[in-house]
Amino acid sequence: MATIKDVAKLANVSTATVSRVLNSNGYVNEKTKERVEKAIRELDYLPNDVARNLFKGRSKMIALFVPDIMNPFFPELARAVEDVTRDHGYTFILCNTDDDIHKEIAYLNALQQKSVDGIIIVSSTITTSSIQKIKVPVIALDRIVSSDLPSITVNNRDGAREAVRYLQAIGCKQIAHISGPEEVSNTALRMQGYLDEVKNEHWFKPSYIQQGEYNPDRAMEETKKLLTKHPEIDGIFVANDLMGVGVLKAAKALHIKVPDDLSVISFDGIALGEMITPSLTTMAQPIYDLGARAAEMLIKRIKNPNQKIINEEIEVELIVRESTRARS
Amino acid sequence: MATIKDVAKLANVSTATVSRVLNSNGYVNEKTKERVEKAIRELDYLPNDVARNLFKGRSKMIALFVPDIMNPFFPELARAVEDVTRDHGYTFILCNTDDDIHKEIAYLNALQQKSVDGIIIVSSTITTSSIQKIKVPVIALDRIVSSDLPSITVNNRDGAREAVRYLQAIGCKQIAHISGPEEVSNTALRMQGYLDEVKNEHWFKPSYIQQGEYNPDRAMEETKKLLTKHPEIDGIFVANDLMGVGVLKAAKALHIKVPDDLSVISFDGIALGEMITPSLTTMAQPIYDLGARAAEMLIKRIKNPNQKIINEEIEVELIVRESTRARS
DNA sequence: ATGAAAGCGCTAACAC
DNA sequence: GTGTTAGCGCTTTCAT
Repeated sequence: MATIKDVAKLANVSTATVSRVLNSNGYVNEKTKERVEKAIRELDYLPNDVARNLFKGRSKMIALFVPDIMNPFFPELARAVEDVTRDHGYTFILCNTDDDIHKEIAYLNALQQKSVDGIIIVSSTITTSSIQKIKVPVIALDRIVSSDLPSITVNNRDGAREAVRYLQAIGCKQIAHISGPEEVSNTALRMQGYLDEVKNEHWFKPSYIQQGEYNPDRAMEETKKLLTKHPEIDGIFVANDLMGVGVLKAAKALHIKVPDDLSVISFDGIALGEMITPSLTTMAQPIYDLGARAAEMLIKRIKNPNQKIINEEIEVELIVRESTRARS
Repeated sequence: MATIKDVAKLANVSTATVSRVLNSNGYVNEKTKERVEKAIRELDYLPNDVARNLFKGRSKMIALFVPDIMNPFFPELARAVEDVTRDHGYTFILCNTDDDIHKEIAYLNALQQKSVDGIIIVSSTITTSSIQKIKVPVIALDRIVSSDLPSITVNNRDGAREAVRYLQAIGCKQIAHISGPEEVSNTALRMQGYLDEVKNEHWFKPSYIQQGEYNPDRAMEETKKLLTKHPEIDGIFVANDLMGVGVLKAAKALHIKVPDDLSVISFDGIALGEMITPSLTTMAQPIYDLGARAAEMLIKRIKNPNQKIINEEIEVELIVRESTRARS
């Protein structure tokens, strides 16, 4: 690996001059500039970023924390963040946290030691104090960590209300909810939205809510329990698409026809939802946009850390597919 | 951020001594060691990795190139690589290349400038020469780039043969193939395996092979063409699961019942395959293991670059699900 | 057992 | 316009 010294020697200039043409700042004669560029080409010289970063105290790297990249919601988010940050010259570090606070803290330390310039976090477990210890900009994505952390989310509660109203509009009379883990802010909000719409209905019973986890299997189990106990249910609002897959499976196992006997709507809008049969009606988040916005916001904060904290909410959109149908 | 100097001052020793206790090498008195450790704790000191790396010429970072993390095959691979490398103290960089040689080269340069310690590559476009320019260890994963690059793959050809033989065993008489892009080595091998089994059958016609791309939509189109032209087809071997989704959709659109009228088997074993209806019979790759093995191999090469080049092949496994059934 | 000092490769004052 | 030099934070000879 050639160094700046080699280039300087070959071009018969000082390293300062080479540095000047490298960063195109300061005056440098056109002739000598050409000599330096020639030397750079001949030596296949690339500046050593580690040395640069040591001097500058930054690294041109950003990191994304997700619970688990294998959850199909996250790859699109990750892709968006990578695209945007790469376009701005950043290198993209991916961290799977499993929503484990110890892993998160370990990552935070490791990244700080590497002078990472900023972090985007999808987390339900991390605490504000551990974030404040490191002094790089952090953005919360998809889930709210604390109101004094800038964030990008969707209007989960309103979206949930809209989903439930949609089921009502197509004629569902008894609407249940398969909820997500309660410690996750966004699914908690989705349950709130569900309750907003149904808690005063004469038919509503607390047992119309079954709590699941972010996987189809658990959702299937809970749905089986629900539908066995409450065969009158004709509509289900599910906390997310992945769980929606389990709800569909449960209905199939119980020989309940979707959408004929039961309408199912979920939340997220992941690609999986249109691949399965029946395809899932859903309140779709603009997933890529969420990631892209978070990345843009982060980069802005890296350039100017004294921006005011904003909690940006993006709209969800109803996508009607095969799992819902108007009842007669 | 406290530096090693601050620690040294507080502990009344030189920076050399602090460094010694940090790296636990060289002699250092038990008493002074305790003083230093106390100072470290009091200052919340964490060594600056950038400075360390500048000195050592390495970075404790590894990178993974994938075409697109949104393709559901890759998140599991990425997860495995991240898990294994993190356990060894490495930071994980993810690069989406879109199988674009220019992006790949840009990444290669950027990573080299950051002194990345090693790279795992899933690529159909990259050339050996561009890899050899950078002198860090590189492992090819999932697809063979060149025989002088260490690699981890599955036995695609044998797996494909086994898939076709399985269709024959359950009584399929005319078996077609929806193939992947021809420039991708592994799907080319799968087509070879298909041909190995059927090219001498009296019923075989070259038009039983339709070439698709790595997405359900294109596979659906191709399958519609195929089944319209050749209604006698009663078995299809599909190059991968994602395309298998499209094949199932095509069959549904044409009112062809799977598995009653048509058996479908694909390749990969991604989670999606068991979520859809009918669930996909497939030749499953041990995806996580592939990634983990590649990561282990890479780390070994980082520690000792003079290992002999091996091309490791891992076995695939038939998983029978709902999309295939014995014909009567 | 510990310290002084050089140097990893680069950038930015500061001179001239 | 260009060169000299200090220094980013760390590790490692080389002395003592």
